[in-house]
Amino acid sequence: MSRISKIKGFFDLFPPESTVYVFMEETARQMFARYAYQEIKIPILEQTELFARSIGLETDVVQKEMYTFQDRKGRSLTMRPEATAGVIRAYIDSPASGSGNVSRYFTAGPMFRYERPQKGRARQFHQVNVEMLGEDSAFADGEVLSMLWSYLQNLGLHKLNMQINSLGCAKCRPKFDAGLRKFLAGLDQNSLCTDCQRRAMSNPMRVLDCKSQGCREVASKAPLILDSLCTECRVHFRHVLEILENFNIDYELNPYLVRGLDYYQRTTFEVISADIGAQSAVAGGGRYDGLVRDLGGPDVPGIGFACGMERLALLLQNIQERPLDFYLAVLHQDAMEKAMILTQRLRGKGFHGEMGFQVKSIKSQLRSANKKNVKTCLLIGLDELKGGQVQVKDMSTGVQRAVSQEDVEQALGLNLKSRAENFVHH
RNA sequence: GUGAGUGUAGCUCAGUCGGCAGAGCACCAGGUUGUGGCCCUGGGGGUCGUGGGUUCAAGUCCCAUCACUCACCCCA
Repeated sequence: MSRISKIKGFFDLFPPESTVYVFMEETARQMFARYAYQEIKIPILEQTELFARSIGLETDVVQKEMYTFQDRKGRSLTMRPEATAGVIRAYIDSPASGSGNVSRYFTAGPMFRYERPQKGRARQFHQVNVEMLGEDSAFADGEVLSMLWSYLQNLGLHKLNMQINSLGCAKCRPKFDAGLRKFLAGLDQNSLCTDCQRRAMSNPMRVLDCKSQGCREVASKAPLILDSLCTECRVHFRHVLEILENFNIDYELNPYLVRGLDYYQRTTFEVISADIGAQSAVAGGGRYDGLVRDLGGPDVPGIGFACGMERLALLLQNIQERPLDFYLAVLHQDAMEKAMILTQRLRGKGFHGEMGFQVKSIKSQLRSANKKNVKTCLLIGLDELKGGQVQVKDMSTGVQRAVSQEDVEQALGLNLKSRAENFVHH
């Protein structure tokens, strides 16, 4: 039979890669819980209009990168290209949005964008996403940014660069846009790339972010949004930077940082790695104070970020599962039943391990136990079956001794550190 | 959407002028009775991406096609 291939830009994850993803998610859960963020699960499929209205009709994401299709009743649906819009939609639907309290959420899962795959970019990719709703003070920005930074530090990533900018608000941003349009219109249009000749009218701030040489020179002479902030935005931004300094977060002010989603205003930021190729942003986010209102909810401010798991994974190549506590080698068919009972008992006590289902030579079984990097190998054959014992072999020292079957837990415990519990049960 | 590059064993890759399909790693089995790692010996494994063409002969040359990779763009 012919095989069915996976579709372009979609990937299966097996160990050790999948282990890295579990590590990233578990670290996020532990970290974010300390900041009182609660995990939520939301749909992958939403009405197309949700993304069109929040991300912006003029953005590349909406114009050419969405998986959009009609369902059986002709409604236009879209596989989420990012998480924030869906979280806000869910928040508006929930009682929390009417409470007047601060809400802190995180969510993790797959996103979908129809792009050409390359290093650090896939059509299905995974994000860990954080949103704080209901607070517009700089302390909120400070909390979100320091939590992001702490998370990345906890993953063991210390060579990252945080870039930050302010895009102004509904009050000061339009004035700046108008001024920038004027500046760009006054230029020799040939000094801009063809894309930017168009952007100069449709979305002038994007010109500042363009990577082509000519546009960079233009951008270096263009007016800066940071010089046009209104008093409130200026005070807010200054306060955010102050908090980052107090927390020793080594940020870099980047007045050309413009993000690709229209809902951002005031604080925006990106975390960059120099070690993962052209797609260098491992995390990005910002404040979106008008978004909840624009999606039909109350006028509640918000700020959040997304971490790209595929890109973080490029930096986390040395994460491995904890080795098994034991491997039980069965040396005679008659010992198989006893071995199964023993294995089940050990698992019930919290030990991680497996037994061999085939009776093979000791050499072969020890070889495979060795390859699995287990701490302890248990052996049971005819002699042990008759004597009610099991051989316990420490694989690092090679020391082996016979132990009564009742005492195996204790014998294992001598060689093991206790397993960390992942959850607390009440 | 645009451009460049690469497709040979499970993985990483050699393969000369067109002349028998290869190596390392991995896997499996042995190296004295029931003892792993190091070492030694042996073994299993291939639609040379696919389809055409040129040729006595194609992994190698030509055309097409598919897949993958990187980059542009955009973004996490």
